[in-house]
Amino acid sequence: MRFSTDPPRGAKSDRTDGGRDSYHHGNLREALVEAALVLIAERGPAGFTFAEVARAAGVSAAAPYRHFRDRNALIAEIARQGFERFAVALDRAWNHGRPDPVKAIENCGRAYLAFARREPAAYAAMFEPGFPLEDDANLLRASDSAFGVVRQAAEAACAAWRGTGTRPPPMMVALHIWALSHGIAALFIGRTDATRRRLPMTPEDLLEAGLLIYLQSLGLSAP
Amino acid sequence: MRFSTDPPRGAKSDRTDGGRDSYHHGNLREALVEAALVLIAERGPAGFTFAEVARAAGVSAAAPYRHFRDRNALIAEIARQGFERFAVALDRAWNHGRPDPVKAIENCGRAYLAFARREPAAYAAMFEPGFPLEDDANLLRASDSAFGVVRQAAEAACAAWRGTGTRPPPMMVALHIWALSHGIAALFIGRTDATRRRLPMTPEDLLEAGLLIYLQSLGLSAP
DNA sequence: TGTACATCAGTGAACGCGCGTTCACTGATGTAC
DNA sequence: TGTACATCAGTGAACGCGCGTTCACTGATGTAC
Repeated sequence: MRFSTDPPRGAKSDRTDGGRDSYHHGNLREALVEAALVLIAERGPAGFTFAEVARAAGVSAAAPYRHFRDRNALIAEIARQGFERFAVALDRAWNHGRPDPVKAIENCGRAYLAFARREPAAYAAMFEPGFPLEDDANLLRASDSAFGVVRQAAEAACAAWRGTGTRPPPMMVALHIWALSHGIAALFIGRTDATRRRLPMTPEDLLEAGLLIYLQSLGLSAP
Repeated sequence: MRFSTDPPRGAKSDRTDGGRDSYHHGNLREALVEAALVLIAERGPAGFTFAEVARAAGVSAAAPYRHFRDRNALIAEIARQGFERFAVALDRAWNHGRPDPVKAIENCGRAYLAFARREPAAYAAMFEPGFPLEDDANLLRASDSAFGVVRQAAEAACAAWRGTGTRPPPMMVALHIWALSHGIAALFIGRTDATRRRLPMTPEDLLEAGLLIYLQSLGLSAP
């Protein structure tokens, strides 16, 4: 097992993440990220303290300062990693637009919700961090690459457009897809169930139906 | 001026909210709500303490306990009031479906975003409270009445349906409208600008276009 | 292969601070008579 | 209209607690030679 994913300055000891028996942890940075993910999943992005994460990682309260300036930097890192995995998941679902753009967009939608389900903590850190995430260039890049998949999908779909009238602008289509997906995820999946109501269908089916109806209107899907 | 809006147990002194010069505040409950709204607007629903709200309202740290069990109860009250105003705003925009259902739904969409702009703090408390809001019956009722407007709008639109094939289920249409509106509001309005990107259009125009495209597909809007 | 050394990544003690919460209290208010 | 009184809605002192943050330190690691 290799440690220190970001700049790999060399391998340390060869121990598992848990049961530390050495003075050095070996992989504290990632251990803090994982401990924070657990805490976020339990109580939300605002539901824990920096000291608490250290405790959960089995380390003194001062140790995290070697890796993160403060609690916000930790959350930003969680969001960054989240966006990267998110981009990978979306891209895999997109699968180069196969079998066809509309079907591929549906798959993206499912992958979107699957991610929100599988990683509610990361999703929360990404979209409700509790402070502005803007100023982190790496994070912006990761977030851009996730959105890029959707934009790409919208472009491919618009390129296959066979309707009448004016061609739909791909950027707008991408934003609609993203917003509908996020809306459904935020309202009906995860901890923030402010409006958890009796749904007549699963969020997945709701999203698929919405995307189909929308794309059909653009002349992209069979009516 | 009358105080104590909820159960009006009788008029107290006749003083403005600010500059208190009496032992009793007279309207502390509402003053706490308003102070919290200011703090939420500045730092989000997680960005303040109970003691801080008391200080902002010019009152001792023990005073809020006369009105709210804890910080969460205060936020829940803010969310409740928010949903009530939200419902009123949506209903006004709906305007009994005039001039026609589709136009009225567009107006609802604009009112939705206008609320998120005008009351970002209340909106955040409603949709990102930071803890589960479920167990408050009054809050659920308020939230239901807001969603009820959208459901009503969707029903009216579906009743005016003139398409071919199967009639769209109103509940599903309502959920799509709500989700798209919330998605756009959450992503492109307010503090949580995790993905604030260069938009090619205003959130309002984005939502209107999305609703039109969607409703057109249902045979509800002119193509 | 061995050794000296620089560097790294932890420790744990210490600090001041503000929070949450309680408590007996007290000033103000409204009302019964 | 006055007065006594119950009730209400504040005060402010007190408490223990955990957090954030710093600091000199030290154990472990990797490497130059």
